[in-house]
Amino acid sequence: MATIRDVSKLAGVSVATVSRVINKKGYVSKETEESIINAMEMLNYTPNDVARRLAGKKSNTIGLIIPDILNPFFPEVARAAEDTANKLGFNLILCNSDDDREKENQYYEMLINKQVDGIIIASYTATPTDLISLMNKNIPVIALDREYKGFDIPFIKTDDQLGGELATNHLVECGCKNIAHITGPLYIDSFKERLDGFENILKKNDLYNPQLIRVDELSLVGGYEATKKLLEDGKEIDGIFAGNDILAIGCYKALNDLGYNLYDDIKLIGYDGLEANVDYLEISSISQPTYDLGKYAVDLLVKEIREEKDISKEKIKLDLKIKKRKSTLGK
Amino acid sequence: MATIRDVSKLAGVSVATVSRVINKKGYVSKETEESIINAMEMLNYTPNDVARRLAGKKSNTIGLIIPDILNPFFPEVARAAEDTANKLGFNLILCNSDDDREKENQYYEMLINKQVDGIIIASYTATPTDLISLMNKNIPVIALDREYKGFDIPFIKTDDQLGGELATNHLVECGCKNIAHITGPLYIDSFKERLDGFENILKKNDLYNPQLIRVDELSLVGGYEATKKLLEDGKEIDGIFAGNDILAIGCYKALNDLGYNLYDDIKLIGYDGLEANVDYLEISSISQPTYDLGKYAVDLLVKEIREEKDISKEKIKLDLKIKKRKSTLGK
DNA sequence: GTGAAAGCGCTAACAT
DNA sequence: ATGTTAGCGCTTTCAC
Repeated sequence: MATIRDVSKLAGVSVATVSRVINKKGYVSKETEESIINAMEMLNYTPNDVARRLAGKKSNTIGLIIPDILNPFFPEVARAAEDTANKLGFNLILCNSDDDREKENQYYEMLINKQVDGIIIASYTATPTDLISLMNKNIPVIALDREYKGFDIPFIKTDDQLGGELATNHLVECGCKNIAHITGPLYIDSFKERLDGFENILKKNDLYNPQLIRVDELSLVGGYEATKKLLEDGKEIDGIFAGNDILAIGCYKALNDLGYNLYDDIKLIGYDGLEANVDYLEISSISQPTYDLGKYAVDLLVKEIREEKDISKEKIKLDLKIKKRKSTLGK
Repeated sequence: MATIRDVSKLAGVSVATVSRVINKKGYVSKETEESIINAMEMLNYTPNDVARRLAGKKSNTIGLIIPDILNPFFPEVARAAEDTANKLGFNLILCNSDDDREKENQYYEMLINKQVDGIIIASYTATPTDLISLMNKNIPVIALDREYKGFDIPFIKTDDQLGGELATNHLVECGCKNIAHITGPLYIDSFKERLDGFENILKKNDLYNPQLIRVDELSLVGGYEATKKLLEDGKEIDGIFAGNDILAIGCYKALNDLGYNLYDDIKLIGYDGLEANVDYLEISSISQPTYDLGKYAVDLLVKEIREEKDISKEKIKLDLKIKKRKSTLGK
């Protein structure tokens, strides 16, 4: 691999001058610039990131921590983040923490050690202090899909409470009277907030019945079991709001197995809007701008890194859309 | 952040000695070692990877290139790879190439530039030469889920032709006489080989009918459309082998929509064994050891990096399992 | 056993 | 406008 020294020799200048053209910084005459660029091309030279970083420059790398790569929501976010990072000349290191705070902390260390310029964190388990101690080390941080209330941690997410309200309201408008909610662990803020929205609307409509709320494991099986239990208890139910699409699909399957007339006997709405997974089953859903979430997170972080903008006070909530399909509208 | 110099001062030794204990290399007395370790702990010292790498050591980082993070097969592989890498003290940089050779080449450059110690490549589009030129740069490479026939490129995959045979054979055994195959782009070797297996078995049983083979886009929609077209053509079909589970699910949906009696009129078997996505629909499938694929790829690569083993001739095919479910066994 | 010092490839004062 | 040089934090010869 060619070094900056090789280039400087070939171009007959000093390394400093070469460095100047690499970084487009400081004065250098048109001619020398050209001959340097020429030399770089001849040698097929690319500056060594490691050396660069050691010499105090940015590494043009950001880290993205996600809690669960098996949840299709996150690959979608990751893909968007990667696309965007690449477009901006950044590399992305993707870390899957398995929703394990220990592992997450290891990742912080390794990312710092790898000298990333900033970190995007989607975590259910991180505490505000975790992030703040990162920020104190002068490494820009942005929280994704989660808000740390009461702390000055920039975040980007959607309005989950509003989403819960939208979903529930739609079921009410479809004429449902006994509406159940199947959701994931409530330590995950998004689920808690969707639940809040659910309760708000039902109370407002005098339809609230806490018996019809079930928390289960965040998986197809969880959704399946929760639905089965609800219905086997003999509860009268004509609508279900599932806290996310994975749960909704489990739910769909349970309804099927129990002999319910899909799309009619019991209306169903999910949450996430992961097209591929829900569209083909025609399950209504609250659709999050998943791609945008990843995209804007990177955009913002890069702005902070490049010091084009102070994002420390940025608190962004993106819009939600409701996708009405057969599972609530009927066949 | 504490540096090696801080540690050496606190311990009252030279940086060289500290370096020796960091790398467990060269002689250093028990006592000084202890006092150094002590100092490191007091200062909460971790060696700086960037500096280390620049000074000529390994970076303890490997790159994983995958073609499509939205295909659930790859997140599963990625997760395994990451787990394993972490256990071995390595970091994983995950790159999603979107099945785009251009992007892939960019990733090679960036990974080299980031000084990764090795690369795992799952690509449909890479040419043997691409990988060989990487290997010539002295960076260990291992191909995942693809074999570069006629080249000495180590790989780890499953036996797709055998898988195709297993699947088809099962349908034959279930009494199917008119068996269709719905598959993805044949430039993807795995699909080509599964098709080969399919044809082998049918020819052997005198059931081969090339009319019943459909290639479509690798997506739910692709599977859906392919199935619809096959059946709307009025073809008599009593069994379908879908080249992967995503196609199988699209297929399932189409059968449903067209009013076929699932699990009975037409038997269906998929491929991949992505539990979550196929299990709940009770679709039979050829199950690949997805996790192991990622795990062993990293294991092997790390062995090569640590020079514990020469893997250049490693060509590994992992075992497949058939999962028989209601979609072929009947209700 | 331990230390001094050169060097990995690059950046950024400071000179010129 | 360009060159000289001192680091960045670490590893590694080569002395002692």
